[in-house]
Amino acid sequence: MLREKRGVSLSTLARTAGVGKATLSALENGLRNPTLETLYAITAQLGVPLAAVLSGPATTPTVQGATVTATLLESFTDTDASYELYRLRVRPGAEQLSPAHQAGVTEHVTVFSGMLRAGPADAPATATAGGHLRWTSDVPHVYAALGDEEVAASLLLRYPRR
Amino acid sequence: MLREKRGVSLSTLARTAGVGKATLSALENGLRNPTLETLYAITAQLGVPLAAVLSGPATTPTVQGATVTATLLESFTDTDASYELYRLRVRPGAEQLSPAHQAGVTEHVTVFSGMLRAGPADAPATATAGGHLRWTSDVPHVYAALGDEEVAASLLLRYPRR
DNA sequence: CGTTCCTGTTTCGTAAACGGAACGATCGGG
DNA sequence: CCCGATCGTTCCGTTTACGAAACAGGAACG
Repeated sequence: MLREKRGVSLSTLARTAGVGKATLSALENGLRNPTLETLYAITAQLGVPLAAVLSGPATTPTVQGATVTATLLESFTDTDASYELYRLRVRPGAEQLSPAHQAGVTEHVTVFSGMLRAGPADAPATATAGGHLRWTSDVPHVYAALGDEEVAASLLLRYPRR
Repeated sequence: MLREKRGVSLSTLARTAGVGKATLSALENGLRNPTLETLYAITAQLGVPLAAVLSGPATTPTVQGATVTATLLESFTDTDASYELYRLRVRPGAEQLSPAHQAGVTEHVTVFSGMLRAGPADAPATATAGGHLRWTSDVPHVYAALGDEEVAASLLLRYPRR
């Protein structure tokens, strides 16, 4: 974790960033849905751009303790599109349904471990380690972990220039 | 505004993004401090990267109705640093004190209109239209609008590679 | 062993972000 | 003209993110 790599304690960061220790603790364990204000207070104190710590598709509890989380690793822009690269983590048994997004956005998923079923809600596909899935996100789509192993994957979102 | 340029109504966007109209209305008028979850729901529906709509240093009411707001225009990375460019708006009489950030972060402010007093809390400098201010943000620093005119400025944050 | 200081988690009351519904304003069509 | 549809804002009860403080677990020291 970023804070630990900096060698700063939770208590210290909470104090210098001006947020409660309860807040910081809860955020690090993914059991809260932070406000932009607290997020900025923390990133500013760490000397890191806001985008560096954004968790993407909000952690959505579906079944008891079964969640899907996405963490933004990097975002960049080239001449005709911008991209966001997430690390995806799907707990065993977890299943998440995302509503349709604006047309033109493409999702690319590469599975590192576990078995992932994902894609358009009416025609999801399955991939295991090394596999790749791609779809356009203008229809509702799902993510689900098959089997009892946690799924690790990368998720690349491509937003065309407009 | 982005939503209007798309020609989509508040009511429609609220429905398709799955958030309340009250929420969307309040956000557009800057009177709420959104949750990451709602922010993602909206940007995803608009087909836009999260970073594209981030408001930066949270709108901080100091005196009655006197606020400082910053809106992220663009963020990018080169070989040895990443940058975030904000549009800064300081209402007449507003004054904001920001705590010290991590060492290495530099703030550049260019004033377009009005008179801005900003910089390290113990030695702020003053700039009018066309003026430029620069300081390192590892000490507490202030922003204040002098005179009775609203200050418009750009704020460039430079985060060195680590 | 106690004592002290630190870690990170948990409890709890308060403040505020949330969605649903009610509202007045504006626009077209018959 | 009035009526229906849709716009964005406001009101309100519920949910939840927030900070202060209490808490349990380790490590260092006497």
